[in-house]
Amino acid sequence: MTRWLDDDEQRTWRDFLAATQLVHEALDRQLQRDAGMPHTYYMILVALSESPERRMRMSELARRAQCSQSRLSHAVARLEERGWARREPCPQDRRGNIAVLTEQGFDALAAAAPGHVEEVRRSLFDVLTPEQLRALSEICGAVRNTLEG
Amino acid sequence: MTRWLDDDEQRTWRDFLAATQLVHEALDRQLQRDAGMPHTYYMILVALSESPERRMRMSELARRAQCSQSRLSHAVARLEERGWARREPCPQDRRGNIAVLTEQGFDALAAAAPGHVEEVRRSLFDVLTPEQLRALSEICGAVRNTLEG
DNA sequence: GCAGTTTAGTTGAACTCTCATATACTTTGG
DNA sequence: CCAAAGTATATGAGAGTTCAACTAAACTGC
Repeated sequence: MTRWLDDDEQRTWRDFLAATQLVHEALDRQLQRDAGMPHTYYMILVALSESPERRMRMSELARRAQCSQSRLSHAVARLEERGWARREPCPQDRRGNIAVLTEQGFDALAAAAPGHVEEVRRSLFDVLTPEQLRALSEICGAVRNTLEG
Repeated sequence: MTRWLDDDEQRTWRDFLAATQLVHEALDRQLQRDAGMPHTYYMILVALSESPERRMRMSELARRAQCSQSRLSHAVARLEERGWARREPCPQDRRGNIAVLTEQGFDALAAAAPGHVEEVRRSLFDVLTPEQLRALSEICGAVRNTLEG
């Protein structure tokens, strides 16, 4: 009954696993080494920094930063300890919390960004041809549309 | 100085992050739910099962299963607790250890495999056209060749 | 209005991962 | 040979992640 993978599919799958893991590891190592933060924190800071007034409801932030609510809740607690974010109650909905990026948090992000972008280029963009990048974009969009619903 | 990402690159990058994370999460959730193991353990069991006599030196196993030696060491310790693997000293090199897949470990892998393959198809192969799969294979191969050296 | 349900968010425990360090064995160079 | 350097692996602490509760507030329908 099981539709096993044939040899080609096996190879594709293992290359996919290896490649994506290598990219994620490269990112994480670079950020941890040069900016002292894991990639999750970086995504959260980016999401906040792009929001008007650099503030966002926790659940919205979880969606934007692509992490579970629990993960976000723990992460923001750590960001608060570092003085990079703070939480305020939401006036409209008293269940809610609003995460706010502090000046220091913004500065930490600004300091981390150039090295991070360099690593993104090194580990992905510089490796691929323009055509491959177009294909990758399309592929990832398709995966995203299917799995995200 | 920093070569920032333009809008297209930004979109590609974010789609890449989202898509790869979605696939990895889907895998991990399925394996954890249906087989009670994280994806790392699955990779280790697979690597062992494909080796002659289902045994392998720790460092070789780390390469095949694409994980750090430390991670492997901890993981195999857990696998031993479950009775899925055991370690034997290496006769040729007394520093070395050989991880051996037990019958129970093989059975656990055999039980987990069908559901896992289904999930792999659902979350990647069924989403893409044959052409996209060829492109993805090429892309991942290129990334792997560049970052793996 | 008020029982029942959904939504927002937090929390603690269990587990995995990483990093730095430690241990034991092997190889190498003089 | 033997000290020095290198290799194979283990280990412990610290940090992040997940899962399953749990609290609290907001809807929903009768």
